Amino acid sequence: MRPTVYDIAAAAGVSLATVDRVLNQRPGVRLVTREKVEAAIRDIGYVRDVAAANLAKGRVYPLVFILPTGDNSFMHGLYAEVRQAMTRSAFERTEISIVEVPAFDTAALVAALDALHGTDLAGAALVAIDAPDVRAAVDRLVAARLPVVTLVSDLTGSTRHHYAGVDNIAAGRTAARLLGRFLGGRNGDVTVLAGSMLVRDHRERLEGFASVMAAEFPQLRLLPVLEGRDDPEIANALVSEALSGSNSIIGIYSLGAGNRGLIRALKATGHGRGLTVVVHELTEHTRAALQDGTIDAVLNQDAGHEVRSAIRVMKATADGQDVIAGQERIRLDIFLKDNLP
Amino acid sequence: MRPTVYDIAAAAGVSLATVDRVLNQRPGVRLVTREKVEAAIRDIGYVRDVAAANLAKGRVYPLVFILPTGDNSFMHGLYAEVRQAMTRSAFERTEISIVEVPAFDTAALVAALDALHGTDLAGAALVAIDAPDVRAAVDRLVAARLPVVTLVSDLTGSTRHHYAGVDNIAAGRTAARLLGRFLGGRNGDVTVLAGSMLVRDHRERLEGFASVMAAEFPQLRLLPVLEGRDDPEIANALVSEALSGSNSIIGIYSLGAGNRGLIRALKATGHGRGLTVVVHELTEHTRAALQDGTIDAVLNQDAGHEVRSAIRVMKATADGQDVIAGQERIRLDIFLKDNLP
DNA sequence: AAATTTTTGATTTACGTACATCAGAATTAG
DNA sequence: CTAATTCTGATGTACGTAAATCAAAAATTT
Repeated sequence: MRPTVYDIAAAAGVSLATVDRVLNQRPGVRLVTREKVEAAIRDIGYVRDVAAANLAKGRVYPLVFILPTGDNSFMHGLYAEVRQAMTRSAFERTEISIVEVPAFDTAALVAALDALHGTDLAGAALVAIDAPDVRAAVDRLVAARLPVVTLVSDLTGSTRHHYAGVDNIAAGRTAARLLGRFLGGRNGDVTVLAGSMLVRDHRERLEGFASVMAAEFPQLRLLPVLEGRDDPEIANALVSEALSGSNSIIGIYSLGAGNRGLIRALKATGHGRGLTVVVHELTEHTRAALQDGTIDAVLNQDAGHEVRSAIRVMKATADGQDVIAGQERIRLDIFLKDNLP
Repeated sequence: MRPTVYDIAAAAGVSLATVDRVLNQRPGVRLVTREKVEAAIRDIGYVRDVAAANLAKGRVYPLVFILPTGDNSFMHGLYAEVRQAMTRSAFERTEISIVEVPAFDTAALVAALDALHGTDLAGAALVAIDAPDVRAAVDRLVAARLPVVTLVSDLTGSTRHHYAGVDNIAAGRTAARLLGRFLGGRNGDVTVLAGSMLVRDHRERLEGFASVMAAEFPQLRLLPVLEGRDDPEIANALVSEALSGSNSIIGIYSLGAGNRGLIRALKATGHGRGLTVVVHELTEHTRAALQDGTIDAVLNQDAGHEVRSAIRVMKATADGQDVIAGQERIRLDIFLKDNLP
């Protein structure tokens, strides 16, 4: 049988009330007594029954997700996963709410973060924009003892407790190697389609991509980055223009969202040119394009894992517990047409 | 506030005892009364508080993992992950034990499975050998109402409740495409190193690999499979012999374990030949070889995820609950030197 | 040594569910 | 219509922890 608080009391030769005071860090215990109890806890190997404790406390975890609006499939997927998590609230003792802010809007994000002060939250998750104001707002929340998790896009240099997303530099490097190896030594140009250089994840992907390209595939020339603002229409226009303007493009790396537009452009203009294409985010559109050979590889982060991980981390942080590190590492999925889920 | 059993009783106009009889499927309730209670449960949206229920029941989950012995890093990793899970037993109300059986030994596995009858288990997980006897033994356990999960290697056609492992046909297909594309149109021979054609996962990987090779890379010729029994020494000998006997080998796919031996052979014999190599299972050896360029890609299944998933599924099955499907899908990890964890 | 403060003990209630018991009500069989 | 049977209600205890109260003991101050 697992030891209980009663066993601690017996082992330490004190009363239950004293054990409780030590366990829950309540005042009114002499140092020597506290140490006696702590020794007993270690000796008998007591671990608090979290389920019973939560039951007694009537604990619930009010959590908030701050998400950008946006007409791309990845964000739709992210919303869907958060809503999925809401349906599990009853089981998980969570109370999840979503706050929407306009995409790429630093001021709105800061305002949303500041509005959280004073509410009785157990944690906040946000898709960060990499700006000093946002960093300051996050730091204020952390200072106010609120567990904060960044989602998808990180905010390094801030005091956020955790980042639930992939290593984007590694993602960019991986894309470069896939593209470089798939092109098998051919000479030519490679073009990169990004969303916005404002968000850290896109900047990091580009950085990783460019560095491996330069170091290992010198026969490939990197063209200036196209910024499509994660918008299918803009992406379509930019890629169409680039492809009709040059015959030397042999590879494309799309590191943001809005791939619907890219795919449309590829089918219209890129047909039969033997382009090798690597994109991010598995959606119904990229999946179809992978299957029909329009694109060659999809790098993906599993939004469901990210959301569930963020929730686990916020709850654990709120309780001062630690998490299974390996379980919370968000992996970069690489999909070829053969291993689609 | 969440509705409780008291709320059901009030809403249905019956006593707590009757609600309890309905909820726990105890006898002694008229059909009309039962339906009244069930309607009330639906109406007020009651969901049982599993934590409280488990507390009241004093529920623990005795689980057993049946694992093959074997001197390869993957199995070592699997053992380590199960032992890791044991350290979390106190939190997760599990009581995990490990049963070791000799690798590739059908009779021993069947004996181990049969020995589980009569014990009070909440679930069993096994690395299956694909044989009729094993299938029958698993079916007997399932018939005896024991949740059974296959781990790493599946047992299709059996009544096992769940498979915690990757899609090995897809893994083989993916390996073929990586190898084929990385070889960039070159002509030559490709050799396959397997563990044993007795285990289903190896057979399936080969099947997937061969089919994509034949369909999409006709310029590559598949040599007869080398069976290394997942043993580093045997693998080393086989690969060394193959490489010294032929100059036309340009690609190698190692779909089993024992890659230490393969890597040794590559460094000794394959040096400077420009071989492209894809292997399975990320271990310290394959990681180092990936980093120094001896091999080009590693396909991996995360043993930690598999073990944790198996535990979640066994617990849920024991309670008659359902699981989050997306969370239990074990993904095929593809590692290049750029995205190593 | 008395008065005061701090520390500790004993006890109770609560969380939401499970499970057992026994008495009383309703239903069915004879 | 009575007896036997089947349902239902009322009640209490338990699980392991949290949290509160009040009394008693110990330590500290005056």
